[in-house]
Amino acid sequence: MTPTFAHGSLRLYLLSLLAERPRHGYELIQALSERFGGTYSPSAGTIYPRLAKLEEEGLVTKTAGERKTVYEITDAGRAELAARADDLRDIESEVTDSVRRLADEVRTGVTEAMKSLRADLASAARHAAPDMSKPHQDTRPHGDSNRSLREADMVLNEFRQQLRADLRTQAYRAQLPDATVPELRRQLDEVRASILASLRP
Amino acid sequence: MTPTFAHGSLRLYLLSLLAERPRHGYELIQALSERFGGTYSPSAGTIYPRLAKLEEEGLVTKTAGERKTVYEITDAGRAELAARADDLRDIESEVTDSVRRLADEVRTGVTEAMKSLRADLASAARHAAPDMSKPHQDTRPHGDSNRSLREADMVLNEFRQQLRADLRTQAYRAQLPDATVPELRRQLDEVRASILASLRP
DNA sequence: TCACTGAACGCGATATATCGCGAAGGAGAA
DNA sequence: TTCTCCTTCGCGATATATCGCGTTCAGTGA
Repeated sequence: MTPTFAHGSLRLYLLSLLAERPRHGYELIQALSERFGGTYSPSAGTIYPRLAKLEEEGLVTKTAGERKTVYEITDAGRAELAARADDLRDIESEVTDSVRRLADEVRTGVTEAMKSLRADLASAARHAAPDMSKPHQDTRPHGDSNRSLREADMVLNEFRQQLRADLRTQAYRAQLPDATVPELRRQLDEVRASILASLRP
Repeated sequence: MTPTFAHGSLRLYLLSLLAERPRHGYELIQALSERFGGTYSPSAGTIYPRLAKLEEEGLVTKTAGERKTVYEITDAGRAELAARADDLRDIESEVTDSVRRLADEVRTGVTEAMKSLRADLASAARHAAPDMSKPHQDTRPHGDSNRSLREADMVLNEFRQQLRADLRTQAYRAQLPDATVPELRRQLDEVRASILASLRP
């Protein structure tokens, strides 16, 4: 798997986050996840070794509390940050670029999904109910299960259409990684297992 | 969310796992996940407080190592296990039942998906290629992107068909929980974000 | 100059522990 | 008996830290 951060980039980015204000490890994980719009969440195994290294280098200080360990940037750390301001600028623009690209694709996908959803609804209306002004009274007492099923169908369709569009957009620009399809399969298997598990009586 | 284990069931089940052999916390998490066929993975926040409580009650002993903390059942623990053997039997049969039900649904889903997949393929063959014996030589050099896209489409369709079938099966037996559709939406959003993120250049 | 190599790096998996919320259960009052 | 309050419980979120795999990079020796 291609790492999100190139060699040494995370180190610098963490330093820049600590330059804003002192933070503890978990806070840094959340800050990073936030800046990536939730699409990248560095694991603890990424953050804590890097923080330990930065402390070893004297660029941050560690103040261990009862439950939280606060990391603070030192003057040496600020000097390092100033010396490599150009690198940091590159990293930051890469981050914002990737987030913007993602946002673009999401927006496109949503628009297309809206179109297909409207088309679906129109089609359903044509097939099912000649007159929508008077809601159809169902005689069988089966609660709202049908509504849930219809909603689930819509969600599934929406997702399928969106991801199809996403993948086609991506494939137009560059070759799809070999890992994408197996990964997609794996994740969908998980979702299915999870939903099924939540239905267990 | 309905808990997987009822009040006090996890406590007894942990004790029964420790009766087999001493284990450390993470090992118990993995053991539980394994017995549930991967559909339920108790979080650390579930296991460790329970183990601490069991130790407090004197039913297990804790031996802290450098990186692992081994828990061992005591005689009092074995006595408790013997005293509540009936409860344990109930819990165990519930677990195996739920796993079997899940396996049934998965099997059914897979069968149905295979059917629809074969139908899709047959349909595609009818529409696209009158002669499949000689593979079609594409003149444009676009690598295998089309293959990946087709595979992704299949995976998506398969998933959609399976889950539709699952939900209909469930809705036939009982009302779908209100949380199912929002939860499905949430999980699919996550999958999409994750796949998109993996495509980021 | 370039191939080799060991150190550094990113990161998921492993490992432990607490906090706080919402639900379930039990004890005691009304 | 039933209602109420307090405790316990399951569990996701919060919090920290190490290990090992695969990759990258910088130094060095041919």
